[in-house]
Amino acid sequence: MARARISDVAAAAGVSTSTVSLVMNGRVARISPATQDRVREAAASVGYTPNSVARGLRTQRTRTIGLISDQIATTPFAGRMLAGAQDAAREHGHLLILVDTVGDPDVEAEALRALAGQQVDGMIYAAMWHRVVQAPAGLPDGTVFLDCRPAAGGFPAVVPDDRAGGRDAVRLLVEAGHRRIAYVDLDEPERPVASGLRHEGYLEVLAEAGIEPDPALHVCGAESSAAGGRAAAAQLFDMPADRRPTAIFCFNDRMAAGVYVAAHRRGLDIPRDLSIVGYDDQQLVAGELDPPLTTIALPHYEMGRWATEVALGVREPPDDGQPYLMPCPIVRRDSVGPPPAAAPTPAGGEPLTTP
Amino acid sequence: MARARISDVAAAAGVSTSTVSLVMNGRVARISPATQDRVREAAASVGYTPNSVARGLRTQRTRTIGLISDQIATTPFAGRMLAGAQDAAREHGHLLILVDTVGDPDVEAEALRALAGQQVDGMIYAAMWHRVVQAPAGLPDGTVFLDCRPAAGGFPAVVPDDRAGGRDAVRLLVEAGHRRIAYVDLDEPERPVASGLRHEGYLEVLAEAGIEPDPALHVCGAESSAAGGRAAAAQLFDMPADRRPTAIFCFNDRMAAGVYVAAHRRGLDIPRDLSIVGYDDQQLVAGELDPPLTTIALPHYEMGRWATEVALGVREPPDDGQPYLMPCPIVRRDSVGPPPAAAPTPAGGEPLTTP
DNA sequence: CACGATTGCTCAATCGATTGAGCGCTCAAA
DNA sequence: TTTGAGCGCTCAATCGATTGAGCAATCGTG
Repeated sequence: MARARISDVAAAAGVSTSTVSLVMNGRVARISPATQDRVREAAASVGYTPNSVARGLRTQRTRTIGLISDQIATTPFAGRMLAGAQDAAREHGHLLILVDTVGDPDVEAEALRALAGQQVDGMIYAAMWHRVVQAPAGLPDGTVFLDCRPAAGGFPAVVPDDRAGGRDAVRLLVEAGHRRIAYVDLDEPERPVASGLRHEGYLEVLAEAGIEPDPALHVCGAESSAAGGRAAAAQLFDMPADRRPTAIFCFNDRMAAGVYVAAHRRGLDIPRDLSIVGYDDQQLVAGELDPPLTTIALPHYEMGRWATEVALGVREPPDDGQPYLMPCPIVRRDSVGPPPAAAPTPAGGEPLTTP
Repeated sequence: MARARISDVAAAAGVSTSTVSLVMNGRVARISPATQDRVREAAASVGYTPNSVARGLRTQRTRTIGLISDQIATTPFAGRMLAGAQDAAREHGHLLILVDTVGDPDVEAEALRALAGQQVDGMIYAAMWHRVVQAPAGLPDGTVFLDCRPAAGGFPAVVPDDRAGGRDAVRLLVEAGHRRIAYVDLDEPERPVASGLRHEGYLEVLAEAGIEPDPALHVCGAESSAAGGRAAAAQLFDMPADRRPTAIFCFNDRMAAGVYVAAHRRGLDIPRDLSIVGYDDQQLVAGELDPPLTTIALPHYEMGRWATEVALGVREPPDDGQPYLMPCPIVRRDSVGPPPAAAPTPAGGEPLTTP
């Protein structure tokens, strides 16, 4: 049984296709109520669904938006981003067309042409982690950059507010009373923009609190993994007791997991002896640690929504041309406490406890 | 600058649009080489990309396939599944339209109509974990079920071969010399089909090896998490030494992570004192454990490809109407070793070591 | 009652491609 | 020279909807 066309509905209702079209699209100002009812009944009885392809050809609007990204599969955050984009698209009656370029520029160019050929109403160019990208040639005007910013500007973009997130993370620790706060980072060549921004936030809060930043407390792991975090933490724990941090802010949850391991090996209890804050709120890591990790969440779902809404024109991007900075929520769990009551000052150091 | 149409190319090449169409589609049997060249040059010079919407209307084939699923975001496997589907679609010149129904039947019905309206060439109905689903009304014939099977049959489907995976996992342990092998499962009400199948595989291999299954070695955690696994493992470790397992097969990697924790708390070394095999190959869990977990991988990428290829008609589903069982690869890491040399037989038990 | 305005609906062009039928030409065979 | 076949290309219909223009009937007004 072939799908019903508008002409089938028209025949069933005894009117022209024009009338059916007008009724189906709610342009009923000049259609009598009786006719409207007949059309609607006819449509229902033949099971009519408008053919979007034909409509798209005529109206030049397809109610689809294209999302092109380099790696859909790699990160657990990708799904949340897609979910946000998809939800927003659906709420506005649009469909999401997804293309993964596997990071290959040829595939990317091909995808761009395919999406243009599909007459998508909007385009989103997504990365799966916050970075600066070179906008490919042929990107339509108004393409929204998601979790990345175009090197040359000129496009709306949304990225996590990593700097504010870094501030929040460190503020959590300062407010708990910590003064010696380390930052566990990634080694230079690998270091992503997110890390630089989080580190800036870290420095800002230290400055606010009147704490002199100690370069020795900025340590790096070779890779973004538990192993990387463990190695970096080991450096910290090897420091003389009076210089050792009482709290550690980690670039991400995976590295924080490594810090946990290192701490346990030294017999340090979290949060009694050491407070830790992570970043990303990576469920399988942060939630499964013991004690559960306090962290800063990456707002992927919200960013996905934002990008779609801007692509559809139902939301305005910042008018200064800068990327929109999506706030990163604080996720309080159990890895932050006050610093150890007796500060570790074994060899003639001045006690850190305030009067 | 508006997009070039076929008529622009025709004008530039001095031919009719028919000729351009024939050349662009490679139906050049009756077109002179000289004309072909002129057309191709003209197309390149005006930057012509065929309008898929118009073509779709005419040919009734849109080169898109719809993927409708209940939860895109929830599992880390979803991305791999989408990646597989998307890669296969791209290789065959198709685009993937993605819809997440959020598990809502109304949204699902609406999505089905929207995709039908888009004239998708194929449809995939995906779940994010292996289960039996009720096929919604209005699903087009030939819809492929991905990671789920329709309760009533009648559609091609692909699911992981959990039974074979269970066999492989347990065989790994039997071949290492273990005879007392536990299965850490989920509690009844939560237990998914995957677990039942993996347990069947477990029993089959025990039978093959002539090992009498001990019901006491089939223990359950309340939830699919490290906490659930830890609780279940604790039961096992509380058993008298001569009945205690020397190896544990876990329903999934997360529960295996809990078994690790329980083992460490009892001072058991993995794999010296206890061998463990997981399931899922969940990178963030299996790869980060110490030692890295030997496990059975879920073939989500491959299943995504399979579903797309069947939906596009480039691959045939099994002709017996049963779901295709996708093999689950064995991922050997470091959590399996021989059983402890001196079997734990403290109180008059018979030594298990063979002559 | 005549005339214009309003109401309720239809006509036909249009979006941009594809494709079966067909046209005019050349060439070979009869 | 006529006929037929083959070649190279074009004509025009078509896919299924939307939409500006327009037509016939009715209504209100002077």
